[in-house]
Amino acid sequence: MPLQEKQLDPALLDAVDVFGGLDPSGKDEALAAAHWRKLETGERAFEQDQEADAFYVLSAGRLKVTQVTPEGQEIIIRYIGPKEMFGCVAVCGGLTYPGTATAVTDSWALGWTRATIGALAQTYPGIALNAMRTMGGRLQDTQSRLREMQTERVERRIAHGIARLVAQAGRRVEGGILIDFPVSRQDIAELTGTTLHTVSRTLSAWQERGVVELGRQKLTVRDPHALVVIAEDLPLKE
Amino acid sequence: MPLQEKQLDPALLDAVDVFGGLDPSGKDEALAAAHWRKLETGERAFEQDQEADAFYVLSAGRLKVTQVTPEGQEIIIRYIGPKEMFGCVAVCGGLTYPGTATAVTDSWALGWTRATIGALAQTYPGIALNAMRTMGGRLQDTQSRLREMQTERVERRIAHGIARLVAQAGRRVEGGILIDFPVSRQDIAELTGTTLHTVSRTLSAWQERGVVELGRQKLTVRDPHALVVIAEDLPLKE
DNA sequence: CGTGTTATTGATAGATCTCAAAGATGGTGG
DNA sequence: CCACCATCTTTGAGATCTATCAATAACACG
Repeated sequence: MPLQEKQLDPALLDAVDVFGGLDPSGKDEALAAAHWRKLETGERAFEQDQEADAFYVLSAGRLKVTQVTPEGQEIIIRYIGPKEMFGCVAVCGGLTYPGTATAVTDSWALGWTRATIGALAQTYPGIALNAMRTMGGRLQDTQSRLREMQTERVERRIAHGIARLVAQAGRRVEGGILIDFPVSRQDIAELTGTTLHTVSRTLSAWQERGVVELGRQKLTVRDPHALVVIAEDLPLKE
Repeated sequence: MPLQEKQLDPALLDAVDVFGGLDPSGKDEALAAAHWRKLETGERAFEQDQEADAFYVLSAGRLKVTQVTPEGQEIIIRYIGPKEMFGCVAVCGGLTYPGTATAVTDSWALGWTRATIGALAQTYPGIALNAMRTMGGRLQDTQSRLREMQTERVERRIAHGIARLVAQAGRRVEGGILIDFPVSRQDIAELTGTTLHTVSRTLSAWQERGVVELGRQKLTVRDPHALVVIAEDLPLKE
């Protein structure tokens, strides 16, 4: 059972931002206080409006954090990759989760109850500072997306969205960069504020031009430079 | 000179979230380390991409935090009111300010250099926790706006934007609630992701229906309930 | 009273959504 | 191994919202 092995691995928290700068004994203490959660593809770590009782760090796999509107429309707030924290609300005063976290591939996460992580943060103030740093980064990221939504046309937004996916989860393959988890056209639409129809049309046009290669829930960027040109709306060279 | 009087006021930081839970001596220490800045209407506390060297709490007045795109379009990230912190980047690892803070009415702010506030946060860990709480709230707020931008039509977004202004800076006046600082149609457009033309048309239609009363850089909500109905897209009663 | 800013309003064009239908794709069970 | 089914994707046509272009009007300030 991989659970046992993982629990014994002392280096598990090493590259995790939230625990950065923590001395080894602190890391051991944190690990000892954590519990493991396995999340099968499609399974949810927590749901929107549910009581925020735990804070997590993803160990392996990938999740998406989504919000649904009262009308039932869904949007993707962000994707979470290995070593990233999620469910931060449990740490910073919120009572309920503002979104739903769903595994998009089989995943493993380390979890701490609200009380546990609170106590840890009390003992090791660095944790709070690190968490704040991460939240600052996310706030800026969200503000950038807001700015894009307000000022850019759909095609540019899609380009920006995919560029972000590439940066976060791109894997070099022969002849391009593959997004390393299943993404549907619908997902991209929910990420960029459009419809799957428009995404499909746009991507097809790009494929025509050799910018990307498409598959079912699969996307390979063949020409990253062209993507940047679209995202930044640079003039084609005359 | 009001500066002197203000500096002596021991209750200045009392209702300020960032310093919540701090013992009186800590507050004195914080106050002693702060410097005052007066900001005339239109003056900027800091500018986008400038080195993030200070952290502020607004004492009186109101600011707007904006971002400009490479193309020169401006959007309003948020308005800051009394007792709110701004320039938080200086505290959480960022090197440059992601936006510009401009006074929309004559304002007074308390400032701390990056080093000073860092030292304070070291001594009083509660400060970091409070700052994190506030940032969590702002992150959620920004995510809500992102969701609105992605899922709602212009009229609803304007309604939501104005509802937010009312909540943040509404002042009861006879026959309605007045936004307590000058807002132009352009401002509302930059806040809701549309053009001043569309804002003007929409507000004029609302005025026709008695929902709002308009003036030059002035807006009074006559019928807050109707505004909610528009914002939530509730059906009109049949 | 001029002047610059802010706001209103009309006409038009274009991007994008909506509606609709058919075409792939991959997994599952017989 | 093949047929079937659910899901995902593509593509077309039309409707609609909203930006854009353009001009005028109202207002505040010196």
